[in-house]
Amino acid sequence: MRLLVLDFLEKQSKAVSLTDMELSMEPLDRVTLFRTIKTFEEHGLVHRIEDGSGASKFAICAADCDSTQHHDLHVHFYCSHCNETYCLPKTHIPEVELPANYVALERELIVKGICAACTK
Amino acid sequence: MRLLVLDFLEKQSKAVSLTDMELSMEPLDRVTLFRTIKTFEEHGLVHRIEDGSGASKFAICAADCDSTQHHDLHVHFYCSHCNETYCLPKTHIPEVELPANYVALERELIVKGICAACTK
DNA sequence: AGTAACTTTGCAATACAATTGCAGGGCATT
DNA sequence: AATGCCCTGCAATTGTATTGCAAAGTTACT
Repeated sequence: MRLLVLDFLEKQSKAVSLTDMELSMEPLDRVTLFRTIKTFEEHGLVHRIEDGSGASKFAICAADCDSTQHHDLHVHFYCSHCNETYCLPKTHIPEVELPANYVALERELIVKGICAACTK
Repeated sequence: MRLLVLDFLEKQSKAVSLTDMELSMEPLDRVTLFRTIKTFEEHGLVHRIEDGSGASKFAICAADCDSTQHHDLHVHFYCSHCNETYCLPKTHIPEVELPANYVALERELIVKGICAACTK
């Protein structure tokens, strides 16, 4: 079952929500899906994206992520026209300088706008 | 009532969730709060921050935001130790280069780690 | 002051995502 | 066969976000 989920995720060009997966992969219980994703996330296989649409979305981790840390610091793009979220693996998140005594562990950059498909 | 909310927000050093406000400002109905914040947001007085904690948080807009666009592109810092979210108004979000035909309207950068208070 | 029009507020109820508890099924090891 | 472990699915709960509606307040006009 997990293989099916992984398979499905690999086919996606964009990040998908739990509900997306639930609808596309019937029959599959939402809770199982939830736990599957959670397991994947804990083991560094997928990353979670909060795009402001209300629901978390998920996508396969490209790089050398592990259970302790996510390393693929790419930008996510949320299209406010089609409501889809894309991973932009080639666009890296720049370092940021923080005030004294702040320790950065992760960073997430979400760009919102209109995606290539919707600008046509 | 809105003045009270605005007042409260101005006093905050960190971003607050609806629940935070509800608890701090009794008696005040959650729905009224929700709509108040929504109005503020639409008029560019506050900005919404999704820090991955599950609930949206809000903070006063520092700069020249208006109903059409938010202009204060500062970084937000989420401390995974104390679960608080801080605005870092001095840390600007750098421009990012997008693939062809992507149009950027907004960008949000969340850094996660340990805040100054928690590193002590 | 009186009233009509509009706005703001609060209660109730709903929608939806996230999460937990529990029991059954599969599979491996002994 | 019995034990133990993990995966799955159903039911139920929590929590946030949101809407509908009616009452209370506000404003503008007379």
